[in-house]
Amino acid sequence: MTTQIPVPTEETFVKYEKKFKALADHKRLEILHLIQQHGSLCVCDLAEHIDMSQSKLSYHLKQLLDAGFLNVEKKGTWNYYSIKDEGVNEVLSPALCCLFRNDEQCCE
Amino acid sequence: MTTQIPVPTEETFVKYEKKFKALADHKRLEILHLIQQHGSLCVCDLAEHIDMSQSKLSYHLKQLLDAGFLNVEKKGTWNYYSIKDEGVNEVLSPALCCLFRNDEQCCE
DNA sequence: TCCTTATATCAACTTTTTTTGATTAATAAA
DNA sequence: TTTATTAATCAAAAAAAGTTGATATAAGGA
Repeated sequence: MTTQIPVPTEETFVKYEKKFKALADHKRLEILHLIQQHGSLCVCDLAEHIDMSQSKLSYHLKQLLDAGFLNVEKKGTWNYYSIKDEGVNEVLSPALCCLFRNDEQCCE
Repeated sequence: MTTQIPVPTEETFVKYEKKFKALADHKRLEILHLIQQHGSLCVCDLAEHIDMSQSKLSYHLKQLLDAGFLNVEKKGTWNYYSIKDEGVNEVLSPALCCLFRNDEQCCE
């Protein structure tokens, strides 16, 4: 009944530490959720939805981006952020899907 | 296709912030995994598996306990910690199941 | 070109988290 | 009892993360 799972290395734990750190902030969770709700948002659009300075927003977006939860696409002067579904799916429970990801297996 | 999901409140995000904070440390992830592997461990047993002082271990166990990822049971002088499956399941993806939780839907 | 807008980044500062070593309390065993 | 063991907690120090305001860069429009 027990199956042989490869023993996780410290590297594995460090990888997930980084991802969980990025999620470990209620403002960042709100940012993720806002982006999920709108599909795609630039920093200035986000700033209108959440009371936060531009540099602060950039800082938090970077955390989420570096942890693999966001995509970014440049269009002229704007940077549009969207949810990176694979990144979210890799880590979060189905129960959290509706808050932070877009794919069909959510929210039927 | 889109369903009406209750708009999450700040409270929701704060709740998950706390949980993700507890997971946002590679040593704590290792502790969770060790406990999952052994079913149940007291602080002194854990100290033999992981190179960490007693007070440090107690500190990290408290983070995981307070976030709802562990159960604790006193037996004499010993405190035995085990995985609280519901807590883990609420948050983590099936893909992470094998590392940190025990129930059957994992690992086969 | 010059000005404006969007956004990233930087350095200084503040806040939060973690570590350390000591102390305490509770149990058990000699 | 006295002594040893287990483990939580505390205060001080150290380290890490977040905030602030300023600056820099790049694109677009006048």
